[in-house]
Amino acid sequence: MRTVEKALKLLDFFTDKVTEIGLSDLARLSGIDKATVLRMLQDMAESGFVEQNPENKRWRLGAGILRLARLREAAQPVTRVLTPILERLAGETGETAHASLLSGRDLANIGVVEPTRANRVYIEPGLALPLHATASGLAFTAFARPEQRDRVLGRKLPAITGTTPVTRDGLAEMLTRTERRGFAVADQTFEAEVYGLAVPLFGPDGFACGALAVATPASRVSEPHERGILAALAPAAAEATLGLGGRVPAHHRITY
Amino acid sequence: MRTVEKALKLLDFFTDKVTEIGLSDLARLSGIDKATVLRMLQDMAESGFVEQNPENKRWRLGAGILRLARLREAAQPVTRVLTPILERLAGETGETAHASLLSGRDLANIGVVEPTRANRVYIEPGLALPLHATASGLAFTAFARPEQRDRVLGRKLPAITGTTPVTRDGLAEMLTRTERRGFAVADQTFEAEVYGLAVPLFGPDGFACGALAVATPASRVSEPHERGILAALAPAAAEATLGLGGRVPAHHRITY
DNA sequence: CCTCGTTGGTTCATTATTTACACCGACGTT
DNA sequence: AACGTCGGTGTAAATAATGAACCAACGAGG
Repeated sequence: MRTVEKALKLLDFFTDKVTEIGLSDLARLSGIDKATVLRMLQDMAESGFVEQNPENKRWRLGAGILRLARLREAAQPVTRVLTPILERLAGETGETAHASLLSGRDLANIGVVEPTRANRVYIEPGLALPLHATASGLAFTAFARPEQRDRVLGRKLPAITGTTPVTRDGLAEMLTRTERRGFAVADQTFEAEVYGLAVPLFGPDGFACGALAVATPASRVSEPHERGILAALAPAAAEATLGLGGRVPAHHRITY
Repeated sequence: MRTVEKALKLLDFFTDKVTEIGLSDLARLSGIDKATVLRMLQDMAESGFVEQNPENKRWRLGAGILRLARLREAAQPVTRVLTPILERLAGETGETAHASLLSGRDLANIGVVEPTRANRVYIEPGLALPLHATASGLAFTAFARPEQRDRVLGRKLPAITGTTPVTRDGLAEMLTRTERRGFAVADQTFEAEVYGLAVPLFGPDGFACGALAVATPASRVSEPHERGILAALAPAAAEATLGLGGRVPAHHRITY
């Protein structure tokens, strides 16, 4: 395995719950030798990707990440563009709205806005969304560059819930349906009780670069509710694509 | 050299001006072989740290950084805490206010707010501030853990402008003065025409973890102006330290 | 007070990974 | 048509990563 890749994978063990990890724990979690993990952490600390809590010696994500994020945001202000759109979307639909962009082999959740109602879907900040098991992933993949789509179809498709597509054909079928109607549906394919609707965000080349999605408790799903969500989602995605400097391809139509 | 470190150093060639870099350029800039750079970039792309523009094959910072930044922000909401403080500070002083945290061997600029007046200091988003050559760096180092301070004193001190401290003794002298009066001054030590005033931000252990600073055009410096800036800076830093979950040590006093 | 099981961290010989050179086809200019 | 660039590939050589054993320090339990 490549060392750089392994080192960066260590960062994936930090979640919104687990914000600090000790050396031994991280070695156990990753299956890599303690000495190796330590050296990787020290290397990454040099660049500010991680830092060590001097009190308990445990490691956490570093401030250098914020620096790079600001740099990227200065080059391409996605958060600034997407946040107001997500807020309106959450307000109009009364459901949790989130946006994600391709990041490595998954979609990276880069913005969430929750509605005010009590019964709502919670989505971890910074969650990685698998391409085959989420509405966002399907919406993205169906409209991504052909190479990307083929790559996803060629992967192992782990079952996350009972309804996650696990065969190549099953996924292909879902993708063509998504392509036809212009949006994606995920009925508890990633998390039980959660129903997702998503539409692609397009890059300058007319291929998908991410997705805009609304997640609702499965118990609240109904045709009128779904229609209402799509009615809000469609213009929001068009605006977001435009704001990101992308271009919606001519053939893209959202039809329920 | 460690591979991981070299790979991550590649990211430092991206600035707010240079947002995309081609393979050959990056190899030249870093002095690393083209083939090696390519493999490192591909490894980092796997985790979403960089991504390749499919149109021109050039590389840029990836969306995975935003994901990690959100994760860190969820664990410790520094940006949310600091932004309103910076805004007030910029408003009160009429000068550019910025905050930075330790990231690897430098301070990482993680927030800037500019005043409305025309003649103001511009600070690049995501800039890395050298510890020995900026007001923020001095304020941080003077109140950092002793090991940290010694490490900085033991470094090579590159001259960035004519007034940058370059000898161990010169820097030590500046640090003791900073420690005595509670704030740091940098008269064009990093950039010509820019005068900086900075105070430390403290972590939970009572040692500095970053700095809060105001930068003003050198032409506008005067004693009353400086006193005014410090009068705004002191309470702002106290509030910021508190907001970040830190603790101001008892002995810290700001005395002009 | 001692043992036991942790922890974070260090060492060093072995080896597997990274490295750099030469090379490739494609594109743009001259 | 020749040249210079580009991004990317394959190879053999060598460097850098690896992991087992080992430390000292700490805390819990008896």
